[in-house]
Amino acid sequence: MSLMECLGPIGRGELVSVVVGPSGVVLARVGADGVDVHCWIETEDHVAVINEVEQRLRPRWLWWAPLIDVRVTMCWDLLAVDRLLFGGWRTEPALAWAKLHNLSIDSIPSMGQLDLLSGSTDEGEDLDDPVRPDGHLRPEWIAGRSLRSFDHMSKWGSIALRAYERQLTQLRELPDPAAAETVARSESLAELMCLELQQDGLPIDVPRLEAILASSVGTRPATEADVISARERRDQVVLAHVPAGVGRDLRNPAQVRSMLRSVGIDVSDTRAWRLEPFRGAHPLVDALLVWRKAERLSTTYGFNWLDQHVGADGRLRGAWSGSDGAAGRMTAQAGLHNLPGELRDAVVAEPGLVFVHADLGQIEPRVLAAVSGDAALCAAALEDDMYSPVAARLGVDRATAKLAVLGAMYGATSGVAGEALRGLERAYPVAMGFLDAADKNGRYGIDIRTYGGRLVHMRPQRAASADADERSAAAAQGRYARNALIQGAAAELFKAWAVTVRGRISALDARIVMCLHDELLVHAPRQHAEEVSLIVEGALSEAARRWMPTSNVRYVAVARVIERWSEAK
DNA sequence: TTGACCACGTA
DNA sequence: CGTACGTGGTCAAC
Repeated sequence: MSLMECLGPIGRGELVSVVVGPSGVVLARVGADGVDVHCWIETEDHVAVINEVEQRLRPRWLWWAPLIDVRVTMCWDLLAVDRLLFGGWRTEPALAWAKLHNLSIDSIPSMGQLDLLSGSTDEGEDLDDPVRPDGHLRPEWIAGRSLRSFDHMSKWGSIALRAYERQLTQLRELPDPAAAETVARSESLAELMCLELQQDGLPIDVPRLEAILASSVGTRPATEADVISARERRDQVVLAHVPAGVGRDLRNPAQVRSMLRSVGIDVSDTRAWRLEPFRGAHPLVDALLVWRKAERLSTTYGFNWLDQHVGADGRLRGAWSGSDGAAGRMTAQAGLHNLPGELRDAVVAEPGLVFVHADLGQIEPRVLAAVSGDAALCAAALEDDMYSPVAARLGVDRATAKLAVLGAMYGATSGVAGEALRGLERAYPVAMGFLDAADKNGRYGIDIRTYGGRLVHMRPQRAASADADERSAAAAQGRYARNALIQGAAAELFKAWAVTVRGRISALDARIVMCLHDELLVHAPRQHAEEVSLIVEGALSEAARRWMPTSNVRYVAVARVIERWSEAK
């Protein structure tokens, strides 16, 4: 029987659980009669099998974590959805399964434990069942050691189907089930996109990068001795301004502080923004600040970093995570997300290709309008620049209006915002009430969920206290909660946008090579630049409609065709 | 070796 | 008294 015959008639988007074992692939789905259908394919090239099924049936692929090298348009990532449902970042199949079945986390078995207890447990136990009598998944199944036969692979495929059903049930119990399911799907695809970002890397003009580094930290050192002498030379420029008798270690903040004190500058810490006003006071300050910049470049983004993370093919690669941290933003390692602006000049499209760049304009206030459902703020969000109508409404200038809105979202208590903040309360009571409710939850240590259902854990707080430290800790948790709902919802919308773009540009041989919170960089063949631009802009309203069908908030992204990242903005 | 803190880059 | 993240430095505690 052929694979397609075995799978039978399935609708586009129907769930197909995929298990890859040493001798082939098993695909499993729930049949019309509710009984699982399993298809066994003996192959050494599971990627080819999956791609063929993708071509012909376009299912929603179900897996615990994305498979490498497959190009699919829909998936359900059990671990990504686990992070959505239960919050946090660290997870694994055993944990996800336990949480879905209300099993105690502490009773999760480990491989070691298995050996220890083997004498007493194999009696009456069916090791061919991936689920233990106590309900937990067997560790050796999770590790893949039990996938040697098609029969076992089928059982494992069915386990994923059961986990999916549980997750769906729990998502549908959330306040906004439709939003949660939509977000679960885009978060799943985002995990796959992360794998692709990691594999593809960011195109770098290596000679240009080396030139930028050299202009700041000197030419590439040939030996370890060169490294040391160059370092000492850089240090000496600063130390020339330091009187004898005080500490001379520029990398030790305490000693730097005493150096500054020795020339009559007393500061509580030595951060750049604090030293900035003293630039004119003594030449040491300027020398130190220049040194800091070069030191940062040479330590974090120096030649070592280049050699370690930029491949022979001129691609900068780092690990990506689809929903790290509190609110579910994407993160990336190898400095991809905090590349200094000056180095972005070396991020250059390859010959025959260009970058299509776009970012989400004023995404946070727009998302606030959407998730709070404040009609007046939603109306303001119809404008290209939503701070203008807000300013008019409050009777203040645009800059003040912007500060007030941002201050409300981030929980700022000081600064210009005072009077304007009270204006906001009157003009946009629903949005402000939404933020205030989040703030209260944070203060009391009550866990919250983003619009799309992501659980954000709060640190438990003690009851109202007069202690200054505890009160400020509670206030910090309030700000954290406020921000998490906005940042988290914005991250959901961003990912929905990104994966929509991903799906629609692949036919044009274009790839997303950078995601930066509200910013998208697509590497595209030059002849498709215009079409990709239209897709990038069009995908935003499409994604926003899917994310929140009832909202009339306008989201803004203008795509620009550029050669290097530094041309953005 | 590990974790705290500082410092600083990005959004 | 705005939030988040990753990175690399020093230091103190192990």
